[in-house]
This record gives sequence, structure tokens and C-alpha cells, in this order.
Amino acid sequence: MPNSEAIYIEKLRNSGLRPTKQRIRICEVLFNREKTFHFSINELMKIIQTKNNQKISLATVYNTIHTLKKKGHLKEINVGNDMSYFDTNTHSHHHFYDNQTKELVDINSDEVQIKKNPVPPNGKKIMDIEVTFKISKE
Amino acid sequence: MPNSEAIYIEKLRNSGLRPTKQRIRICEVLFNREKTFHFSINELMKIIQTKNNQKISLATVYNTIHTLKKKGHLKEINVGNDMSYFDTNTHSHHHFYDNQTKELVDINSDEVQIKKNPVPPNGKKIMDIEVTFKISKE
DNA sequence: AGCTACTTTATAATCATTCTAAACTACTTG
DNA sequence: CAAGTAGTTTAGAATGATTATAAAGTAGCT
Ligand SMILES: [Mn+2]
Ligand SMILES: [Mn+2]
Ligand SMILES: [Zn+2]
Ligand SMILES: [Zn+2]
Repeated sequence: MPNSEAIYIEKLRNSGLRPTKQRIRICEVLFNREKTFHFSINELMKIIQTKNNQKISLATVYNTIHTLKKKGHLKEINVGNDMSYFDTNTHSHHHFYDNQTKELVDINSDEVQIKKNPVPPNGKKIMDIEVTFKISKE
Repeated sequence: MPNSEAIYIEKLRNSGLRPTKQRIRICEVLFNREKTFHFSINELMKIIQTKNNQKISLATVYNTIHTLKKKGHLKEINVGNDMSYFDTNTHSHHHFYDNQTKELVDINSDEVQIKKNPVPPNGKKIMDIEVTFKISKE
């Protein structure tokens, strides 16, 4: 039993989620990584099917991802309007986005600074700032 | 015949599009405004159905919006992953976005300035920068 | 007026996502 | 540990935005 499994069981328990084998598997795919992981549900499904003998149903993957998001372990990224992207980096941060390859790359928060914030509409306050640097080849 | 109609006929002609009555109507709804207009296809359909006696089919609205986008008269906005938003402001600019009300508000480009740009990944260059200020009540 | 390419339209198809409801399982309690 | 219960998984159906199809209509040209 690899060390990581116990960690994810704890992580799930701490969020009030039962550590089922499906959830643990998904956590391993998501969080057992060096770098931030940006993914669509479809990409995640493929990875799971490859790395895994027992299949996890599509509905469970959706359920689990949404639950992890609700519990604050994932962020949803708005980039491209065709499908949802998720991000294992839950801190407020910014991205490079290549519209051709549909690749997202994290930018360290301190690499981007806004000189002055605009004044929000009346009765509203700024909760988060997301900067997307759209990049392309050459 | 209001003045605006002639303008849109020209606009369409200049883009190599035949000025059909459907396209002219859509242009009037989109561009005959003081402020920037942010909309989903669904919202646009409703406005057209209200302001109009003769109906325009859903397919034509999709076709026309995509064509106008291709010709550079509209921008597509990535915010929320459930449906596409479009923007009559085609300049590079930034937005307030209220996730509750799903309202987009333009921010004048010169009201936001990035101190230093991050270095893009190897072989890539920055084409555009989009800043979204997520706002909420109070 | 007639031709032809472009356009509109109703309708079907697609595809991501959500819903349903039945089978299954983790944890609690006795 | 045996049951009970709430939480979970799952296959499949449903939904909703978007795109494709293909037939009928129209704009611009001759
Ligand atoms: Mn989006
Ligand atoms: Mn969709
Ligand atoms: Zn990220
Ligand atoms: Zn705008």
C-alpha cells in the first residue's frame, strides 16, 4: 500500500467524504504530481482508464470532481466555452493559455501584478482576479 | 428606413456578406447601442423575438453570430463553461464578472495595467491579455 | 428573366453534462 | 460481528447548447 493512498484517505475524511476506492484512485491521479494539473473530464477519464484495471464510471468521475471542487480541492477554470477545465492549484493564480493546443500553464502569482484595480460597480466588491495571457506559436 | 439600416448594409458588404434582412436585423440589435453589449445566443434570441415581427431561426442566429465573429465584429468571451458569451466590444479589454448574476461589465483598458509581463513558455508569444475581476454583492 | 452561389430554415445529430433510480458499500450501533 | 442506514456508484436516460444536414429561398450578376 503506497504512502499516497493513506494521505488521500485522510484528505477525503477531512472533507467529510467517504474514502471509497474510486475517490482514492481519482485523488491519486489528480494530486500525486509534481506540478499543477489542468484537465478536462474527458482527459481525466482517459488517464483513469489507462492507469487503472477497474473502471470508474463517467458519472462517478463527474460526481467526484464536483465534490472535490465544492470542498475546495479543485478550481474550475474558464477558458474555452466548449467544456470545463479543472485545476489542482486552488490558489488565486494566473495562466498562459494556448488556444491552438488548448494548453494551460500556471503563472506564479507574484509574476503578475496589477498596477491599480478598477473601481467595481456600485454595491459590488472584487473577490478574485484572473489574468489569462493568450499565447501562440513563435 | 432608419439611418442605421444603411450603415449595417455597408458593414455587411464591407465584410463580404450579403445584407439579408435577417443579418441586418441582428446587426441592429447588436450594434445600435450606446454601450458595449454582452450576450448569450439565448438572450439574443429572446431580444430578437420581442423586437421583431418576423422570426429568425435559431440556426441563422448561430450562423450570423459566428460569421460576424469571424469577420471581427464580435468577440467571444470565456466566462462560465455552460454557454458562450459574445461581446460587441472587439478591442482588447477587461471585465468585471458577477458569477451570481452572470453579468459582464467592461473595464476601460487604461484602467488596468500589468506591472510586468511573465515570460511565456519557449517558442510562444503573448497575443492578448484578459483580466477578469470576479465581483459579488456587498 | 434566368442563373448561380450564398443564405435561411426546420430538423436531426452531436456532445458535454446532469439526472435517475437501482444496486452497492462504508460506517454506525447493538 | 450482524444489521441498519446514509452515502456512493453506476448504467442508462435526459437535458441543453451547439453544430450539421439538406431542402427551399434569395441576392447579385448577366
Ligand atoms: Mn468558458
Ligand atoms: Mn455544451
Ligand atoms: Zn492553474
Ligand atoms: Zn466586453
